[in-house]
Amino acid sequence: MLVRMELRQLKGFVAVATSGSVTAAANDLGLAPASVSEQVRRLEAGLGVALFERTARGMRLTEPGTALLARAQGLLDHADEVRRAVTGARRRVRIGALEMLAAAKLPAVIRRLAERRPDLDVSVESRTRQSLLDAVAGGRLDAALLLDLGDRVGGLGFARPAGMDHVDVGEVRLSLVAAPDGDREPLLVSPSGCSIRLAADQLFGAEVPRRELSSITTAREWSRQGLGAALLPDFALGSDLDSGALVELGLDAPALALRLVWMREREPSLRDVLYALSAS
Amino acid sequence: MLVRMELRQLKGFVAVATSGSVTAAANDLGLAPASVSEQVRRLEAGLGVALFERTARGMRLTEPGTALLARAQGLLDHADEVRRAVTGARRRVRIGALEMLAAAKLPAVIRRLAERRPDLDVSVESRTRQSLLDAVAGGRLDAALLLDLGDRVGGLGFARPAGMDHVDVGEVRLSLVAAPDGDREPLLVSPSGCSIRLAADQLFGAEVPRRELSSITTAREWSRQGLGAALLPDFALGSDLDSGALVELGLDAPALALRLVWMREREPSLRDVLYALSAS
DNA sequence: GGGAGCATTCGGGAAAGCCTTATGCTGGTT
DNA sequence: AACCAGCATAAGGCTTTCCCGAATGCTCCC
Repeated sequence: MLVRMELRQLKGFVAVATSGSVTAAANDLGLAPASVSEQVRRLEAGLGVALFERTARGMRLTEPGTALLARAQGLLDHADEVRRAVTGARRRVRIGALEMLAAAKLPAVIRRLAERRPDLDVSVESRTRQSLLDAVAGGRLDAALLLDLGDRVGGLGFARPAGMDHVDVGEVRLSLVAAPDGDREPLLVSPSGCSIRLAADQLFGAEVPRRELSSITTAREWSRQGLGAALLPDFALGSDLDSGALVELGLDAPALALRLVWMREREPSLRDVLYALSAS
Repeated sequence: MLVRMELRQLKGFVAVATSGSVTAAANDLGLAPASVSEQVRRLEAGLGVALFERTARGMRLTEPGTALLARAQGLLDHADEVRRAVTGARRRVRIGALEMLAAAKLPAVIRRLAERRPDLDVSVESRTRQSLLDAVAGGRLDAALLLDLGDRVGGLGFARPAGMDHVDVGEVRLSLVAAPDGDREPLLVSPSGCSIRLAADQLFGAEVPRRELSSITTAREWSRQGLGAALLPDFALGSDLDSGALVELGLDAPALALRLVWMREREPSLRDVLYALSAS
């Protein structure tokens, strides 16, 4: 066989292709950029095909490169499945979650997964949404838990890589609240980019006067002190409604979806694992 | 990732596991035995598992080794499929056939394959049955064309490796013939091991007096000269019946199946290719 | 025009892959 | 009982691959 294509080289290729840069890929892999560059070069030589166009600003996939990317992760997953079958190693699923959700929502999801698939080791990390999406696209995470809206990933209004599948594993209710005798304006919002802020932007448009605060928690605190209204997720409300510290302003906001997303081309058995989380 | 498992090592492992010996595997791979031995050792170190028990007479698979063998060829096939998709290389299907069939029956089979799957390159070699079965089991051939009987591979009475699938792509009629005015005994048979001989053994048992000749062609020649009866396949009869050189002795022998066999665990797309040959 | 950010080249050291030859094992032969 | 055939593997040596840090060259942007 003239053709040489080794799994190690494919790992390097996938890292470069998904991160778009040799430097970033090298960081992910814990290698020097020169090493990754050479891996890619050897892979291209082995296949007899140019996988990237080199630009001064990074690497752009060629048409054969795109074809390889669509298949390489699946092959690596297959190899890993073989490895696990032979060594008896437990499968490790790496799940990331929005920092906002890690404390309040993630434990229940992980517990359900542990109950249904006790054969898995689950590892968890929390990050920002963009970092999560990048990590999922780059294969550094198997799936990510975030907040979203509608039938497609990104319905809440954020950009996401193509090729993602999702399943909704729960809901997060939103309430527009204010202190009982406090102001109903302005709308106290978290920084742009925050999921709740995206929801507020979709619900109220740009007309409503607003004040941007550093976090959801801060918005809640300000609203308790009567400085305005806040759109808060159920997990951030605590007992403020029961205690009367905050009252609901009667908005029938749509619930946000607690959504697990992953790359469609990953091995089918990953899909099974993740769907195990969906049916309640 | 601590674990190292490279495709090259898997190739070596498969070769050793299927041939049962490092030496034979090295021949197949075109490497020195020491190199293959080292490949296997490194693979075992990488997986952290013993794949073989070393005996003085060869290598015997351990339980994890068996698990790997069942999956490794599928992974290599997957890798090859990815390679083809990326390089645009045409798929090459290696088919072997019994020497007896190569001239008479193989061309029609190959022509049909070329018509139905013009995207394939087909390579052909002819060998003895045992050599064919070994090559198929060892992955050196994708499939083999041979003569058989009944619903299972080996129904004609030969030993075959486990895990083979098959599809019948045609029939070979058998006729018991003799010269019009020649002897009807003894039964002129080809050497043991020949498919026609196996069929004769099944049909007539051990009682019938027989004379063993060096080939089917010789048996036909002897029977034309009146020295006995012969069980001949349609493709070996030529025009002897039409010309009256031989007459049929009125035996309703079952037709042999022209049977394509391959290893079940090979990639599904191979199965599709081969099944393309079955429907007439 | 200078600098930031990028990929690549270069030189060298460590590891892997491969070879041939040598060694040790076991089971069958004479 | 000694020997030999066949096997896997160790030893030694060469070549290639892999990886590193440092240097180089490129382009875009300020």
